[in-house]
This record gives sequence, C-alpha cells and structure tokens, in this order.
Amino acid sequence: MPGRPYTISELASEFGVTTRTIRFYEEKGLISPARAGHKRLYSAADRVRIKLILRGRRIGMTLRECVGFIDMYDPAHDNAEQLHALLADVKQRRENLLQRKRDIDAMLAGLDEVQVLCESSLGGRPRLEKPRNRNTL
Amino acid sequence: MPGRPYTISELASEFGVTTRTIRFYEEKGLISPARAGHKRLYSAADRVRIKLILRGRRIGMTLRECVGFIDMYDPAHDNAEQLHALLADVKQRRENLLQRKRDIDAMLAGLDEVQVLCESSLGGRPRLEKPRNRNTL
DNA sequence: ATTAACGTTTACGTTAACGTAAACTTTGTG
DNA sequence: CACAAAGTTTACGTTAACGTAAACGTTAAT
Repeated sequence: MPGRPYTISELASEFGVTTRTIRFYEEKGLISPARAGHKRLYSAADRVRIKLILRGRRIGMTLRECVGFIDMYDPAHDNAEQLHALLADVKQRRENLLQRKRDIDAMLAGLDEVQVLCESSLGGRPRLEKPRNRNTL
Repeated sequence: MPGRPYTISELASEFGVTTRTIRFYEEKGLISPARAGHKRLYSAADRVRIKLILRGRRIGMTLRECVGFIDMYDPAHDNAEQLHALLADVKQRRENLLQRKRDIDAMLAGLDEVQVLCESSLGGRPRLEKPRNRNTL
C-alpha cells in the first residue's frame, strides 16, 4: 500500500526527463509500473528505481550497467557461492567507481588551476611568484 | 622538441583503446598529430589530450564536452569579458562534476550496504540486531 | 458536447562513438 | 627479394538511448 502512486508526467518533470524516456526504460524492462486500465501508476519503489537509473546515467553508466547495479539490491542470496560472487561483483564496482572519482578529482584540480589563472589575470592581488603552471596537468 | 613521438599503436595499447578510436578522435578534430609522410606522430601534448578525452569519457562526458573541457586550458583570454565568461564556465563545470561525485558517493554507500549484508550473511559474527534494511536506499 | 490536457501504442528517425572490412602502402627482417 | 607487421584511407555497419510523429482513448471542465 504505497502512499500514493505517481503519474508518468509527475515523475518526468520531477526528474527532468521526458515521458518517452520513462516509457523507454519500461520497454527495456528496467521498471514495471502497475496499471489502472491503460494508465501507468508508479509506486515509490518504481520512483527509486528511476532515480537509481538516472544517477547511473549521469556518471556514464549504460542502462545495462544500471540494471546490474540495481539488481544487486535484490539478489538471490541462496548459497554462499552466490554471496561470494556478489561480493566480488561489489568489489569490481567499487574499483570502477573509485576510478571515476579519481577522474573527477583530476578534472576539478584542472578547474582550480584555470580559475586561479583567470582571477590573478583579472587583478586579484598579484602573486609574488608569478603563477607558473603547476604540474597536475 | 618533444622527447620522442609516439606511434598510434603505442598510445592505443597504453590507453587500452583501438587505433580506430584514436583516428576517430582526429577525424572529429580533437587531436592533430604530426605526420612523417603518411604515418602519424603523436607528441606528448597529443598524448595528454587523449588522456583528457578518455578521462572525460569514463565519467560519461560526450566528445563534444571533452573538447570544451580541454579548450579551457588554452583560452583566448584577451579581455576581462572573456575571462569572466570563462570563470562562469568553470563554475558550471565544477557544479556538474560535484554532482557526479555525489552520485558516485551515493552508489558507493549502496555498495557498502550490500557488502555488509553479504558478509554478515556469510558468518561474520552475527549481529545482535538482525541487519535490517537501512534507510539510504 | 466539445475542446483541452494527459495518457496510450506503434513505428520510424537520429546521433554519438566507435567496429569492421577492403584495398593499398611502407618498413623492417631473414 | 619476399613477406610479415604496422600503417593508411574510404566506406559501410552497429548499438544505445532516446526523439518525433501519427493515430487514438479518457477524463475534466467550460
């Protein structure tokens, strides 16, 4: 008994995507909203799944990868073998995410440099040592 | 006077991409290696550009976005107006990257949960409170 | 009852980022 | 010299992730 189902356009506007996008995700089996006749009714769980999908997409995951990610939360943890496999999977994904974080940090560092150069070039109090290129790039 | 030019296959294998990919980037105007007759010769600067491109791609930037990012390092900072525009651009990009970092952190947190559940379910010393779903998802 | 707003299915179109293949040249090596 | 390895251009193919359009149903309000 969910608090209240969402319409497709509610979710679309909340997440800043088109309804087509949401239907597309369903078409690909990433979500399976209930129906009231023809109309789709999205539960809170559906909403979360969409949120997770979009979160993945923002950092460049494919839809397939997003599915894999989401499915981890609801695994068939029957035997120890499966659990170990899942743990290995988790490890992989963690490595992957950490690499992306490093990538982002490197880019942020680049932005810092550019900003400093701009500002000093705009008349921020002039540096004693003139701002040479740092080595991060 | 670069230390020594790279061949296309050297760079391809160093970065784990195909030569096709590198030629494609050139086709799109992202790099412009020198030539020895027909053969391409990549300078250290070319190498850096490729590195930056791939870094961008890993976090889901399009090639176009990568170009924009790279071009910031070599701007036409003539007047103050341009510099202010550049600073605004930097700000935008920073926001964008920080959002992606938040996305990644959220996903890492999810991984932590899954891992804990797995491990405790595998016979890590059993919890007193049975490991209920936390609220982060 | 007739619009207007929102929903639905079906289907073809599009863009980005390469893959793959063919046909050819250049370069080093036994 | 012969031939294999690596390089080149040209061109068509492919996949993912939607966009866009047509044609239609449902409900709410004027």
